[in-house]
Amino acid sequence: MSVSQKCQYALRALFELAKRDTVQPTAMAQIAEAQAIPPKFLELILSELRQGGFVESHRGRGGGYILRAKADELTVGTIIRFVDGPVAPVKCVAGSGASDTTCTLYGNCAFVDMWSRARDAVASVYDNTTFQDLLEKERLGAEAKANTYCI
Amino acid sequence: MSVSQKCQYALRALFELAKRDTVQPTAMAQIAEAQAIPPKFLELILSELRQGGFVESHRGRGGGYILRAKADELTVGTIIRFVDGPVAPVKCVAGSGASDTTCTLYGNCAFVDMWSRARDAVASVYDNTTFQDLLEKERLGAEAKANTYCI
DNA sequence: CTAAAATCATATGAAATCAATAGGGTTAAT
DNA sequence: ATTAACCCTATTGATTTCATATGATTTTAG
Repeated sequence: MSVSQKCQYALRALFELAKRDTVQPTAMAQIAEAQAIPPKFLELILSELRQGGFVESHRGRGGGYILRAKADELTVGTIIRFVDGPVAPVKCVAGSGASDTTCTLYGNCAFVDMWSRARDAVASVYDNTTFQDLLEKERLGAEAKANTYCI
Repeated sequence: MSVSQKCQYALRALFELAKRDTVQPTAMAQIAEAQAIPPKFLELILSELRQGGFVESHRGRGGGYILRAKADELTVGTIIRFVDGPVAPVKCVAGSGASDTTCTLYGNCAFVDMWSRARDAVASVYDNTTFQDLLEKERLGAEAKANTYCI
């Protein structure tokens, strides 16, 4: 259930694209610099995101990436699942149901309900956070920072 | 934030002890068999749990382990933190506050609030589940299973 | 007193996962 | 045709995780 570094990079890259033009492509190198992501690693990540249909790529000079979805329709949960796989604290609740078959010896497992609730709690946070929410969060943060001068 | 196999074993071992006598020690081998835990690995785990004060050990013939805390006062969250460390989806919210210093480049990080909420959501599940709760859960499950015959 | 049953302690190995890089290929604008 | 950009596959290196091995120590039974 930990979110891998790779996935965090993916989220930051998409966030960076969400901040930018949706017509003019943004070059990979710019994303890498803006979000402090190792460039070659980002290459791998953006390639996957393109295959997943989350970004659109343009090759050749002046090329780069454009966010494909609308920021207010794309959730963090969608990306985390795409990059890292199911959100779950333990394997046996990685499916959407209550448990899987690896645990049959303990058909009556005392823990599985708790794991399910943990999974649902965290999934709810991710699934209810859109990139639009993140953009607004950053804007508010920037304002708060600006106001610090007045206090 | 994934719960390691080791930690799951630790929880199961403590659960097994909670089910048993609090006066007569239970031998490691019995715990290992009852909960399908690799015996030598369990040895390591119980040693740590002893150092943490969660179990009491008795050496020599007739020895074994006894749960030290009361089942209704020991939470799953306590054990997960002891074995796996802080409950957090990403390192930067591993502390109890909002963020740590590894992320200073992004002092105004749009994600940190979400990570904090995810952490708190899952921690709340773990911190509000005691071993007594798990015992009751198992008892209910066993009853439900018994009733299946009647349907 | 001694033999067996149990925990204690340290070291080591094997496998999986993760993070990142290498190197060469392809596309397209100027 | 040159150059700036993305595309693709493989591989490395580090870390973590899971588990086992080996031998020592302690305690009780007889």
